[in-house]
Amino acid sequence: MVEKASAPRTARARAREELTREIVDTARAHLSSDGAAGLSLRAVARDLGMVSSAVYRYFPSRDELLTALIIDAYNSLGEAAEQAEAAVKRTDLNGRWLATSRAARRWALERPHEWALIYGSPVPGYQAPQDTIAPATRVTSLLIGILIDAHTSGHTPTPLPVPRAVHASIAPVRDDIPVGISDDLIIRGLMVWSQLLGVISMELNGQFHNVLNDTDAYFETAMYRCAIDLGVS
Amino acid sequence: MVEKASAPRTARARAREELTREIVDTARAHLSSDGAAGLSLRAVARDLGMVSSAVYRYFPSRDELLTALIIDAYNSLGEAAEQAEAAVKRTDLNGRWLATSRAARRWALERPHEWALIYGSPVPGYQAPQDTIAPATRVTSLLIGILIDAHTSGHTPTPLPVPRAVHASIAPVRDDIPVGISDDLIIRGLMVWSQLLGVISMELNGQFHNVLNDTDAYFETAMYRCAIDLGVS
DNA sequence: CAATTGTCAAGAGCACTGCTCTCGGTGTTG
DNA sequence: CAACACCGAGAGCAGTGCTCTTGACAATTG
Repeated sequence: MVEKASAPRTARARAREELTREIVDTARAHLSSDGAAGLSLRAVARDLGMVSSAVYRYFPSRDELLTALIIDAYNSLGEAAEQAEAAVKRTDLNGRWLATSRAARRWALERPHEWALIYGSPVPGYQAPQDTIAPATRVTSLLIGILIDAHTSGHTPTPLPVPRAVHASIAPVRDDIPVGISDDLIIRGLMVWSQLLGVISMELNGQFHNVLNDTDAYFETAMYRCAIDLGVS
Repeated sequence: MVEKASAPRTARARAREELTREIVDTARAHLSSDGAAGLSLRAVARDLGMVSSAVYRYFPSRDELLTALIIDAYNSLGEAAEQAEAAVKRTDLNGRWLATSRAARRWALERPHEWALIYGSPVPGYQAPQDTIAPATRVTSLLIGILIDAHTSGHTPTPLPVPRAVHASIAPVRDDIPVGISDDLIIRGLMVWSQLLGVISMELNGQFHNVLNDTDAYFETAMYRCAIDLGVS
C-alpha cells in the first residue's frame, strides 16, 4: 500500500482524506468529554452534518474508529514525552527520567479518557490490531534509552535478588536491548514503569481521594524513589 | 433501617430479598463474561424469566445495580485477602504482605472484569456512593495493619527524603493510623500499594504481552522488592 | 466524447439498550 | 372486609451499532 508520495491525487481522494481527519477529530472531542463508552458514531455524524451510515464509508466499524483514536493517543503521548525528554541535557539521567514521567502524568491529567483508552481496562470484545504496537512503544523506548545511557555511563542500580525464572521471562524484551544491559537493570526498568502507570492511573481513577491532598508532591517523591531504583538519582 | 433480626417477616419481603439476590447474582455472571459495559438490565431480566421493567422494582437504575456489584466485589476481594493474610503467623510480616498481595492478584486474575470495576477506569457519569467506601478499605486495612506491626516490632524501612509538602499531604490517612507510625512508613505503604495495583492492572490489561513470559515470577520479584521497601523482607 | 465503473450520502430498517408509564392482579395491614 | 401498597406485564420513547438499497456524482476507460 505504498502511495506515490506527495502527488496531490484526485479531488475525491483529498476530500476523503480531509473528511476522515474531521471524523477522527470530532470523535476525539467526544471521547475527551464522554469517555470511550459514550463515543457514539451517530453523534459524531450529527456533529459533522452527515448521516450515520455515511461514516461507515470511512470507518467500517466503531472499533476501527477507536483504533484510530488509540494510535493517535499513543503518538500524542509519545510526542509529548519525547519533547520533554529531549530538552534535558543527555548526561542528566535523573532529569531525563523526571521529564519523561512528568510529561506522561501531565498528558494523562489533561486527557484522562485518552489515557484510559490506552492504559486502562481494555474495551471488551476489542482486539488491538498490529498498527497500535509501534506507537505504543514510543514512550517506553525513552525509558530504555535512559537505561542504556545509565549503563554506559557506569551507573548501577542497587542489586536485587532475581530468581532464574524472571531472567528467562524477560526474553521478549532482551531482543530490543543491547546485550551489555544487565537483566537486573531491565527488571528495575519494568518495575519503575509499573510504578509510573500505577501512580498515574490511581490518581486518574480517584484512588487518592481522602488519602492524599497534594498529588503533585506525592508524584515527585514516588518518581524520585524510582530514580534511586534505576541508579540515576 | 434496623431490622428485627431473625424475624421471618412476610412472604413478600422474603421473596423480594431472594429475587434481589438472584438479580445481583446473574448480573455478576454477565459482568464476569462480558464486562461492565456489556451488562444489560434486559438480559439479566431475560435470564430470570421476567420482564425488564420488573427489574426496576428492585434496582431503580443500572447504576444502582453496578453499585451493588461494586460493593460485592470489594467485599469478595477483601475477604479473600483477609483469609490469606490471617493464615500467616502474625510475626511473619513478609509472609503476611506476600499472602495479601498474592491473594489480590489471584482474585484479580480470576475476576478481571470485577477488578476493572473497582480499580479500573471509572464508568463515565457514575459517581460512587458512600456505601462503597467502607468495603473499599478492607484490603488496604490489611496493609496498614502490617505497617503497624512492622513499626511495633522495630522494623524500619530504608529512609527516603520526603519533602515537607508530602508530609502535609497525607493528612487524611494520618487520622486512621497510630501516631507512632512515621510519615515515611506511610508513604512507603502508599508506594507499595501503587506498585501492587499497577502490576496487577498491567497484567490484566495485557501490558506485559511481548514483554514478559512468566508473569508469576515477575510478580514475586516485584512484591519482594516492595517488602524491602516496607522493611519487612 | 461517451459509456462504464467506482464511490458516495442518504434513508429505511433491524435488533438492541435504559428507562417511564399505565394497567390489572395480589399480598399486607388497619 | 376494605384500603393500601406492592408487583409483574406490556407498550412506548429515545437512543445505539450496523446493514442494505437507492439514486447521484466523479473517475476511468474504450
